[in-house]
Amino acid sequence: MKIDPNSPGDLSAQIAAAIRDAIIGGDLIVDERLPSEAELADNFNVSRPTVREALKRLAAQSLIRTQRGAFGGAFVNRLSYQDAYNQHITTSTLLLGMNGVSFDTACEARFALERACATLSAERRLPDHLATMRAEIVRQAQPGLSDEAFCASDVALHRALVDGAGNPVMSYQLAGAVEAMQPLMNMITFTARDRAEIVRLHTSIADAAEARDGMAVSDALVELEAYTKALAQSVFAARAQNTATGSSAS
Amino acid sequence: MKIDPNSPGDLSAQIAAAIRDAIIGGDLIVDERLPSEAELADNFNVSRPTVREALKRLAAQSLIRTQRGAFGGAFVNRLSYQDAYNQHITTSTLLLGMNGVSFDTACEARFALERACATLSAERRLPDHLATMRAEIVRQAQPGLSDEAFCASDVALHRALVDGAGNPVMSYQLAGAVEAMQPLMNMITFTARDRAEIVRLHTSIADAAEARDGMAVSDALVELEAYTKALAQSVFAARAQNTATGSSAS
DNA sequence: GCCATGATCAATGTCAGACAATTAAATGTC
DNA sequence: GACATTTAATTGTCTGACATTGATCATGGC
Repeated sequence: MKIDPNSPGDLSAQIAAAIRDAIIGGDLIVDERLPSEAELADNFNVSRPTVREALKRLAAQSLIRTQRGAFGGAFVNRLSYQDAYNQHITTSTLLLGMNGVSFDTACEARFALERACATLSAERRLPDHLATMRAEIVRQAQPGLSDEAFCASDVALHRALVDGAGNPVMSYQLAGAVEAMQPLMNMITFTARDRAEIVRLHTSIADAAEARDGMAVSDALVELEAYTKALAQSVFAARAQNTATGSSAS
Repeated sequence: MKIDPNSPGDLSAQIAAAIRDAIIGGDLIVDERLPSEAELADNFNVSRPTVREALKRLAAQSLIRTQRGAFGGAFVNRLSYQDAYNQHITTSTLLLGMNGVSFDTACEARFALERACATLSAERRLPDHLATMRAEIVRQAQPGLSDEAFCASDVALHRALVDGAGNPVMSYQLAGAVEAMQPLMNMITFTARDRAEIVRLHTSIADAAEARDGMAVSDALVELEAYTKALAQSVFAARAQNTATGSSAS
């Protein structure tokens, strides 16, 4: 792990890769302390700032944490679910936002994956999950709610559904699909009629979850997917119309 | 975006967060050039090494790329699917490897999500995807194959199935579930009999995909999930037995 | 004897200035 | 006009220093 030739990329990138491989490969175990920056600099034959840049790269991926003071240093980090969530959501949001992914593609993936949780969630959901869904539905029915708040509540409801499956790995994976949709959903302005329909479908989902009827949850999700896609299409069509009109007028 | 109080964490972390928010919030668009390190240092009233640490954090998340030379600098990166894949896989692998996630939990999540692709993949898979599956099945039937190679081939087959859905967002999301299982699968030593059974189930999947029968793909995945879980359980039980015997003998 | 207080020290966090390496553009030359 | 050279801007790296933090340990008072 101490090797470090001078051929390809930046030194700090090479060092970061070497340490990352050691962590992933199990050579460095959780909570183990890395050598001090000075020692690493010596081992790799580079300066301390270079080592520091490498460590910051790893810290950015939550692979290590650093602690100041005597007997401080860099420690291999136990990746918490929360850290993993956040990274996954950040990456997914960027991927959807910057790569010209069509709304339909993202939507299809999101609902397909969410339906994968439907059966399990209907089976295992706790009273808490159901209560959260009901509460969010009530919130969504409030008249004065902003579009952003409506979308945030939408995400919270679906998260409760996913968490209901009682499988944290699945919750983690779904976070990227469900939460990363929020910016795309925010682009849609919801009329009162749209909201009523969405609330109706959400209620179907909650009812089905309460009845522990996985198929009904799945069916409601299919309906919601279709409605969401149709809604987005009409909004985008209207927007394109406006843009065209605006440009022709100028 | 230029604000930077001295209250909470490290300066480099704050600066990285500020720039990251600017990117995610759309204030910095793809391929836009950030100010030079010297300018950033000046704007944030910090030294250049501190700015560099912040930039390296962002580079580690593929949010920016840097280019040397005149008119080089840091540019907002368009997150490629490949970069997103890799990050997702790294994070997922660590999450599964370091958090005491039970094999059953990971397995359940993985197959539940994969079944979400089954219908779409059966519908849309191209000849290429089918050919890849068939080729991997042939490889898996070779007698001399190492366990690692067998698992890698297993992953390749499932990736082909997932990619067959023709939805890159879904492929990205599934990458974390499917590929991150590989280290866990590697912990299982496959007997010749196990391999034959797995190959049989893989063949069922490929046959169903060829017939464009989504339900059959899904059913085969259910069977494969059950078999994988049983296999893991027996392997872990045998290992526990050995450990107990070994410790009592010492 | 025990606890509180301060000293110590090792480590990270930050700074300043310098030089090397690289690369695109501007300039010069044929 | 095409090609070689210079130039300037920028990142990559190094050196050395100081500030800050926080656990440990010695000191002193009770």
